[in-house]
Amino acid sequence: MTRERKKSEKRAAILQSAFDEFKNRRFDAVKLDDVAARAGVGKGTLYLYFKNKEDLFIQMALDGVEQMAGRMKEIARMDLPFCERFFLFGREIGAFVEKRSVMFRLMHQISSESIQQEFMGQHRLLVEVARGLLKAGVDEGVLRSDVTVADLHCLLIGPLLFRVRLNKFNNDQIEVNTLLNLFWDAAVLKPETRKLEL
Amino acid sequence: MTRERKKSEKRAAILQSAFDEFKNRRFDAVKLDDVAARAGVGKGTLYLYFKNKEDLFIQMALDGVEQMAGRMKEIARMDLPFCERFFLFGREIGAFVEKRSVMFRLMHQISSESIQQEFMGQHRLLVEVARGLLKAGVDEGVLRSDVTVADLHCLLIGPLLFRVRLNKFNNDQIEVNTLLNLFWDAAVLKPETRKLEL
Amino acid sequence: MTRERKKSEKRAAILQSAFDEFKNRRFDAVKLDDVAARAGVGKGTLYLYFKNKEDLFIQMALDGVEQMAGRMKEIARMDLPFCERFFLFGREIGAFVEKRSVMFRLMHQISSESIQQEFMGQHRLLVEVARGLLKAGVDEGVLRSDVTVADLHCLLIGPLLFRVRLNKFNNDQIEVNTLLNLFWDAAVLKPETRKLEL
Amino acid sequence: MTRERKKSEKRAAILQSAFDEFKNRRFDAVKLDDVAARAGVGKGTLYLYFKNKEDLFIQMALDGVEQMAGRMKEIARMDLPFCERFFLFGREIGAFVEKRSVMFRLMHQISSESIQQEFMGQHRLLVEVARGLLKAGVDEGVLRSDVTVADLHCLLIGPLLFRVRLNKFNNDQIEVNTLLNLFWDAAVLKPETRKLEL
DNA sequence: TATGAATGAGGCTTCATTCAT
DNA sequence: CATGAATGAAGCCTCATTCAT
Repeated sequence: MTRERKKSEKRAAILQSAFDEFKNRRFDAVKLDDVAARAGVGKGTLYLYFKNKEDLFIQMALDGVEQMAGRMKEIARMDLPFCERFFLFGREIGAFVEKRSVMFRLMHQISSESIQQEFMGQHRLLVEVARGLLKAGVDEGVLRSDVTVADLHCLLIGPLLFRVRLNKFNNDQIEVNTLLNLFWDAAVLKPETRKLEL
Repeated sequence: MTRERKKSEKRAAILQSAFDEFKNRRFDAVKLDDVAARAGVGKGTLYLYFKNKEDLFIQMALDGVEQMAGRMKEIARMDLPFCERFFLFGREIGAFVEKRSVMFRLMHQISSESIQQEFMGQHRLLVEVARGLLKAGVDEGVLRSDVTVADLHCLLIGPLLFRVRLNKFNNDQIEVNTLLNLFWDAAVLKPETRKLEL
Repeated sequence: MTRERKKSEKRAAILQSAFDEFKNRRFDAVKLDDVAARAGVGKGTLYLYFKNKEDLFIQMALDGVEQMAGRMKEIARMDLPFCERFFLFGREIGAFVEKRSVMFRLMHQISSESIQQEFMGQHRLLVEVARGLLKAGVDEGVLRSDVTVADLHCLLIGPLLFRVRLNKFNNDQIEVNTLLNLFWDAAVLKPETRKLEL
Repeated sequence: MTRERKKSEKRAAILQSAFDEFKNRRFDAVKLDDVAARAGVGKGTLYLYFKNKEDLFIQMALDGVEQMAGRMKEIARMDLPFCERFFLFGREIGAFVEKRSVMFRLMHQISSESIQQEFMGQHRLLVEVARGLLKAGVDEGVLRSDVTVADLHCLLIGPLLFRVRLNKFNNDQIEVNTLLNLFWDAAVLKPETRKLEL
């Protein structure tokens, strides 16, 4: 137990430190020496948990995606009016994207073909879940159906992603809720449904 | 003149080949050997036109941004109803973003602080121009004013950027025009103004 | 006693597995991980029996040399006509060399000076014994004395060693007995003494 | 010309320095840093001429083998009595083996399967040439035919190889000529043919 | 101006060795 | 005694950069 526990904790520590190092740096600007030092382990230890630098990078980038997808699925299945499910969902994903925007940047930066595939699989998972919710909105007659679900999805997630960048680099202070409301205005059939001041 | 001309052409060739190499690769995965070979010049020649790898990278990423900004400013200044200026503008920027999405990814990948600044300057330029147009829309009473211009901007550009990724990695076929229309629905005060079937 | 026994067996198991690993590999291509795994012990256990990798290597290479030397001395001392002693001896050494050709290859691959010495000591032991026999042959007037014992020794052992390589890499099928007979023809004074069909 | 010349010379310099480094050391005990330093070139330069450490090692080990084989073939074809061709040949090969005994040790130390093959090809070349000469001796009725050519070959080369080791590690002073004469006594049909005091 | 052979700093990775359990 | 997780020294190799031609 202690054994398993420690092992799992060490892995998490490495992932965290990798996250901190990769967050604002290029892949090649991150030194595994630093990752190890920050995690408080020896350099060689990294290789007990990860095949190599790229593997560590990927594991880090995908860390938490599945839990996230799970939580999002739960929300989508909740017994609530669509409007509420949507805003719950939106805030959840907005927060996730803020914390793990790395993942979205990194899709473009993978060399190995096979890993590329794994990566895209995870990404598609998230896309699927989000589109599932939107599809429900359409089916329930809340969201418009003159555009595709893909269009709506793009309109929803795009701003949430871009927001992170603007807030970071442009010192803007764009709120998730504002974006969700704007999306709602564009996507919903009967505007009066809208509400949700926060 | 021929001298100037040749020089300029060679620079352009290098930038193009750099673009092709960087497009789908990590910074460190691109070898200057390959860039030079693809451009049909010797490796040393790169250093006659660019200070170093990062410089080449930046020049490439920013290549065309100023022209783009210029063109966009012109559109914004045109003597046309806001609606038309908007859609012209939107399609222009949609195309630009499609071709040069690199630039947007790369903001995060610069080591040198000073270059970071230069980069952000250019980015801000584009942001400014776009927000200028949107501000005009608000001032002219076409766009809603209950959210900030920054919010509207994020809602406009975010999907255009995300679209590129989805079309590429998810094999979606999201249209710029659809996104513009959706934006319009969310942002405009009197929906009946909207039109533009294309 | 059981204690002693077990210990000795484990040591033997390690030596055997080391032998199998080193047999066809470079020193640096052998991983102690593999040696331990093959021997069915933990990696740390190796260090209970051997000082370090090089020590294990040496012990393995020299393993059995002394017994061999002993057996050879016995043969040399037997109360038999020289001819018979020689062929017994030759076949014995031919078999030994076939099994432990490693040892002979390895002389060249030792870093530590002190270990080098130990190694050479063992080698010299074998040389001595062989030359002892040949000296007896000369003294008894069976072998020629117009060349040195060292020359004869070289003529005897060289082919036995080279044979192993040819059989292995060249797929030859050279017999120890043939080589012994050839040596005999070259080395003996009165050819009619020679016989030994097998 | 100067270009080609320089390149070829540099390669030779590297091979020589590699030879000196590998001569008395284990593969893993040789540092490419040292090879480069000894050759008076930069570390990276090694990689302009050789794929990697093992490649350098092989090229070095095989360096000169083909010339040697060529020279030996010439001797074998000379218009001389077999006896003279034999001793010429023997002395040539004795000297070669003395200088390049590395090659023979190294057969056992190659990891890559493909390189192993190349290596064995070269070795077989030498074996072939030597056996060609011995075959001629048999055909001309000078050498005995009651043993195979492979046996004779093993009897000839084995001692020449072993001699190098004994002289080096045992401080013996075994002469090539003595060994050749001994071989001759064993292999020739009419002993009176033998002569060659030197 | 253009080249590409040469360089060497620097980082990933391996694996012998240690030591807490 | 036995283990194997952890370590970090050490070296191969890459590739941006330089510079003689």
